[in-house]
Amino acid sequence: MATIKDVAKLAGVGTGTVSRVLSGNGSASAKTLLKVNKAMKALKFKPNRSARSLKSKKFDTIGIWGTDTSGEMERKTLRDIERELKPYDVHCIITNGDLNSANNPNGARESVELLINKGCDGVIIWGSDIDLSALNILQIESDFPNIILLNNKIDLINDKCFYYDHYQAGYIAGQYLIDNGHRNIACITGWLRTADANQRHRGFLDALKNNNISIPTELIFHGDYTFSGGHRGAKYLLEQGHSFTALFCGNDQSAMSAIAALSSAGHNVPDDISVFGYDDMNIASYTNPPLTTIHVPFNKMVVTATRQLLNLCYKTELSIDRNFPIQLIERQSVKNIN
Amino acid sequence: MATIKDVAKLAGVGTGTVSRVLSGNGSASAKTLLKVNKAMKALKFKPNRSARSLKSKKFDTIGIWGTDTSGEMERKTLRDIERELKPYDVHCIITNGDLNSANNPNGARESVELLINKGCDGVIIWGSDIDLSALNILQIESDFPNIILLNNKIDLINDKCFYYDHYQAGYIAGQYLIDNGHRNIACITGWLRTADANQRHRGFLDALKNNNISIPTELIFHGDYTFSGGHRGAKYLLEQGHSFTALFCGNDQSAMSAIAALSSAGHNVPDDISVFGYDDMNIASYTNPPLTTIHVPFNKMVVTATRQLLNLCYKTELSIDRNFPIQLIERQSVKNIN
DNA sequence: TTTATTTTTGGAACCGTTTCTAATTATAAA
DNA sequence: TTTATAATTAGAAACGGTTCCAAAAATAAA
Repeated sequence: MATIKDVAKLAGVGTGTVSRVLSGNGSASAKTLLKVNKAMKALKFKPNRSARSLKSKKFDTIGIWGTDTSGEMERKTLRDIERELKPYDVHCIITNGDLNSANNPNGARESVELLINKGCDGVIIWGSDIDLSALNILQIESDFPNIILLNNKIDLINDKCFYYDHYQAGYIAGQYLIDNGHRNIACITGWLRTADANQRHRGFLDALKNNNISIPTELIFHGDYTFSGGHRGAKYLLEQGHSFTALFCGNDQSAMSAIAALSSAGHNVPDDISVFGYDDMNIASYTNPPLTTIHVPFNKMVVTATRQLLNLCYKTELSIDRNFPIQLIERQSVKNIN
Repeated sequence: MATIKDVAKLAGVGTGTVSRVLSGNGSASAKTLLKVNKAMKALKFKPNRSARSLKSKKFDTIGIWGTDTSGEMERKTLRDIERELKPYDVHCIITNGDLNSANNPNGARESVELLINKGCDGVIIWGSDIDLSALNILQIESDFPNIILLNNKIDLINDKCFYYDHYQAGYIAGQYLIDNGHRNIACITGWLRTADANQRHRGFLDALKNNNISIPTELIFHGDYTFSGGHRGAKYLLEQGHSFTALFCGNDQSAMSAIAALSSAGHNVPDDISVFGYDDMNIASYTNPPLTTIHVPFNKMVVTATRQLLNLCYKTELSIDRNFPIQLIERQSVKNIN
């Protein structure tokens, strides 16, 4: 690997000159520019990033820490983040939350600190199911301010938090089912200890309450947003001996597997039971039947959050639009029984 | 941020001593050990990774480059890679293929080179739909040998390639449909220019041929392994005026969306038309009906490949088992019509 | 032409580690 | 106690860049 000294020697100039040509900071005569560029090409010179980072104290890399149950952490999202980073020649290092779960309450903190320690210029902390007290984000943030929270919220650093209104979304879903004539409604929740699952559940419940519709506790299944959770949940609900005509699921994955479970138990969706999802993931258009769900501006949120982080880390001034509207998507999994 | 000099000063020792304590290489008296550790703790010392990399020429990071259409690049896989890396304190930097597609044939190469240039100790090149000629892997490999190909194969560097037998898998799928009485069979392929899609397609075709079953070209839909591709494909096939009792899809995503399309066109799966998938992704258990598919040892392959890369990069001697057996998973989407 | 000003340049110093060498100290052997 | 050997240690040099500064070269003004 050629170094800057090799280039300088070949071009017959000093290392400082090569560096200046490389970065474009400072002046260089046309003649030297030519010489240096020629030498760089001849030697296939690529500046060593570690050396550069050591001096500049910039790593051109951000870290992403995501929890395991945030099912949305898919390729698409990572790609969206990367797309925002690309123009600034920034990469991302990822870590996953599941490596440090229940048996290691400090796992989250260690992971985030590792990312910081590794030299990341900024860190995205992703997921609502974080033990915030163990993470102690405020303390991390006071030492290392380039932090973004995705799908979570801490009042003192609200400008670094990006989330949308799960309560409203849950409410809309509940109201929609009612508007379509449903009175006996079941639901499958996520982990209610997490903020987002809890909020959308409360929104849903409040919609029922405001319409004077009650829901027996047997028809509330506490799930976990996984495929298998939804499947188990649907089977459980069927066994409770309360009939219901609609089922609200906290995310599309549980909705999809609930449909599979209902169908295999002989219940047609939506003729016998309507199913309502949440998230509007890719799969939602292709379930059988296609899912009626809540479209959540997840990607817009992610992109905006990434821009905010860029602003924080590299003093860019990208515009931040914090309006993340929720949208109801009507497909075929909910039947109007009025 | 405290540096090693600060620690040395506080502990009253030389920087070399601190470094030795830190790494465990070289000796240190019990007394110094204590002094140094105390100072490190007091100053919350964390060694600067860039400085360390600069000297050691190790980055403790590997790069992953994946193409956009390799639908398998999901969180789970990244997590599996990470889990293998964790014990060695290695992280991964990811880049996505779609940022450099058709309109930039050198995009793949640039991405991989960027990863190398960034200082990654090794790189995983993921996906079968790579323009290998544009990438010119052999040349990259000659300069930078720490490379692994996932789901692809180049004879000259076979030990760095990890893949499984798509041909055999396709054959098994075709044979299974025949064994279940199907004679009029349609299929939805992936991009046939990619090695894996092509192989599984050929295996499937050969199974038919060896059973003297012909398939009209109208019943071969050239898809792309996406949800929407499967959906389009199923609709297209229905319009061709050839009836068929079974449909082989090149992956689970197209199978799932094909089921949705068939169902919404009034065809019951599997009573009217059987559907066979490929990959055995999570969703395969929860489609409606659950998918009969080929279980592919994807995660084992990924883990093994990661270990091989570790061996390459860090002179570990992890065992490599290149046996990646394919498995037929019977669920409810294929009906025996004998 | 001379002088003042601006542009360009080489090279030293520095970033924070690791590693090597030579010196010092501790320990064992005589 | 003295000497030989081993263990421990401080600090310099190196890794490959960037940035600063003073000197040299080019240009403009007088």
